[in-house]
Amino acid sequence: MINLPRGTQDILPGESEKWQFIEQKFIELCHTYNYKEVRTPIFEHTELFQRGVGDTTDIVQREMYTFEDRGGRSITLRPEGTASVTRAFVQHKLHGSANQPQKLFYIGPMFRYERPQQGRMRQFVQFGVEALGSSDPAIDAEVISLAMSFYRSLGLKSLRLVLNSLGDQESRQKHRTALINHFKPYQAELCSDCQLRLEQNPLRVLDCKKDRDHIAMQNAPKILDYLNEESAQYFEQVKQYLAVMGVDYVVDPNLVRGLDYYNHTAFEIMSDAEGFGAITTLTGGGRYNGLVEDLGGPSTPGIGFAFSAERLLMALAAEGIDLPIDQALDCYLIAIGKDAERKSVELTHQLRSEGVQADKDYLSRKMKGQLKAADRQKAKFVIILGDQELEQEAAIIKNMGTGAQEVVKFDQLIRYIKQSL
RNA sequence: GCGGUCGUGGUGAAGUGGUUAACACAUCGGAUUGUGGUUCCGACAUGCGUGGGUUCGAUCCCCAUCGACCGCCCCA
Repeated sequence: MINLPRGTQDILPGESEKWQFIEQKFIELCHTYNYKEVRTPIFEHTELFQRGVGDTTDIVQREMYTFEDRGGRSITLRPEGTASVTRAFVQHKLHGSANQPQKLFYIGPMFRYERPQQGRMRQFVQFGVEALGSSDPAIDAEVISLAMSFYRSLGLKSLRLVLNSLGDQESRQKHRTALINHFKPYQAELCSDCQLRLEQNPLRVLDCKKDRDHIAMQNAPKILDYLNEESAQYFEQVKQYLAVMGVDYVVDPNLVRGLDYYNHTAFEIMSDAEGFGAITTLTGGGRYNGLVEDLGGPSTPGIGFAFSAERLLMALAAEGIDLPIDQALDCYLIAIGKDAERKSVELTHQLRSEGVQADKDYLSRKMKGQLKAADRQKAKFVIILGDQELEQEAAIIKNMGTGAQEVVKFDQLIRYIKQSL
């Protein structure tokens, strides 16, 4: 037997309806906010992620599915969506479109080579939003509120929106220098990861779990203290707009996003639900004003977020929320005998042509077995055909909820069913 | 990349170095010659993740491998 590859999953009937539901909900909400769907390839040139996501990130250093295709090109299965969307934005010159900012969303699988565990798959589905072309803090707030609205609309309660600002280039640079100066004397005492981080991406030292209690952490330079006037004001306005919309948040000066391209607004949405396991982050997002330019486009601001469908479904389960999924079948046709079988094929087809959901037996079961099958399918109505009924040009229609049944002529049957549903 | 627990039928599971691998649910058949969700009876693993090894003999012991779950790192 061949099983599926590690870290992947099959989504079978019973579960797939939930996926359809959340996808549909997300598409509807994006429509309400006037975001349009963009579909990009599942694989890209490796260089896109090296430049877009950043060479120092874990994603690029150890998690990418990279291979050489038959033409000798280095190809990578996309580990996230922002780089691809931005690439498409630049390639198709969407910065020249009359519609600005470009408000885009996507749904699709992402790939990261990691040890699978709860809430972490090698192939997982991300829903994401990107708004390119505006540096109005109101759009930061809009993007954040879209994510929160989505979760709220599904009934999630145990949510925590965590907010921070990483500042602009100048602020980040000053903070970076301060961090290096601050930690340098302690470098030997820090964990091996942090020793490396100090060289490559000192911001992430703040995020370290191992060195959390080190004395140097207590009075480490906070990015919020290094924001220049403009960055500080920007952050203030984002917070004000969130307040205007009634979106609650907490500021966490140690919130650092893992990818290199972030600046200014950074946020995460976490779940506080019991039994959610070690993973608490549902959504990560932020502003990336330099990315479009890094990828060869004109200087263009951008902000976005992404969340995984798997973690969303986990959060729903953790809060005991059942999605409203209709499993019932409209009608099931039962035939006894060859002639009735032929008639049931015809009637099933007619019902379907009229848009009535219909199914029938294909295992030559006896009446009892066919009724059981109808019952298992949660059929609302059963249409029974036998020799007696054929003689009368009629069928028995049985309401499976009440058990009541009556004989209906063939030429009235479809109308009868449609009225009863 | 590191650590821990585990792997028996469609499902949940019991079990032992030695002839027929419990039990329950589900499924199928029958009691009920044309009526479901109840009841009763019957059927249902040449097989115990995979590959080696030890042994007269292994599902049970050993090794390897694959996989699952959980945690770390990191992240969605």
